[in-house]
Amino acid sequence: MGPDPELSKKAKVIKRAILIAGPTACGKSALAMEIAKAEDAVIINADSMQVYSVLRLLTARPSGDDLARATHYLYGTRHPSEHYSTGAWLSDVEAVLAKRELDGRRVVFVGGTGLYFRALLGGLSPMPEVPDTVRQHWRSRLEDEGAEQLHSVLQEKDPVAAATIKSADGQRIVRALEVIEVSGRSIVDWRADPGTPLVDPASAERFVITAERSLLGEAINVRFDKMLQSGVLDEVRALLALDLDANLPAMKAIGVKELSAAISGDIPLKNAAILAKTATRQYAKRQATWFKNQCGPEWTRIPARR
RNA sequence: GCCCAGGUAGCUCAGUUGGUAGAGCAGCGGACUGAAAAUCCGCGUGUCGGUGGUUCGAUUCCGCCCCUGGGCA
Repeated sequence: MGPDPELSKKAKVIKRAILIAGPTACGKSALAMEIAKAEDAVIINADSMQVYSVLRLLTARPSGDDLARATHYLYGTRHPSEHYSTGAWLSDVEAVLAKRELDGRRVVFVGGTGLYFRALLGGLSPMPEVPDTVRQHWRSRLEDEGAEQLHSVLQEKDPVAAATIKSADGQRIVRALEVIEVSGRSIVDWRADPGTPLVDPASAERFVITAERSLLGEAINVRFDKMLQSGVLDEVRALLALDLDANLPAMKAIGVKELSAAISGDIPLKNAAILAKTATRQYAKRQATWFKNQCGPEWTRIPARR
């Protein structure tokens, strides 16, 4: 689950890391490849969905060619049946950074998950381990009783946290409930402790790729059509064959729901494609909002090429 | 050519017993500490097809015209 707090304290902090963030389909990976070649750097994935195996095409993971041309880490390394998380990713990063083969080489982090970059730079406070049983308990209660009801439960157990979370935000309510149950301490208090950065903020070079929305939308459409031509449907069939819980993160990858509906014949493929493209555009908007407002002036904005 | 049903937001539609209109979706903006491709919040002026008439007042009633479906010829 979460990273071992003891381990984190001993972790080495990487100097002169290069961070590349940006919305989906903006050309991040290509830029990372260029830099990796020029600097003989290694690339580490900072995208929450590209970590999963099976979904290579759907998550636009680097191709086999790209993987061969530069050293990549944390792409496709987790099975979709796993309940991955930001904390787990941070532990994985820590393990990668400890590898001897990285000595003396610069590290490039690329991805679209803003929270992962925040965590890298020390924005993820240490938190208690939450056993699966506890997690499942609250999640199923969320499904059965709804967010409003659980919010009033949280109101009783942890009024401070309840005040900071909207009563409809089931996911955050459940998280706060887990933490207070397991530790007897409010998640708000846990957050008061700063996290440990894995990347030295002072020497890190940070880049955000920006792109006009209309152009990004066009790139998204084109890319999705290419995915279809390359056989994403088979990929989604393979995922469905695993018969996983629909609540697993990998099952929430954009396109899984839409293409599944097409595969089962509920909607025409044409419509599924439109829905998936729309969902991707909405996702790109959320990413853009994060990068625009959560990334301060330490981040250099670079307009997308093409 | 005749008959019927429609023409209202980008789309699908609701509605106004006459006082110039509102939902869903899309779109736009925002939040974000172990599910983050997640989760959540906020934002609705549009010649109510056109034109004449009735009326203090028409998107609403009436006439004519245009357009789209369907039916009959």
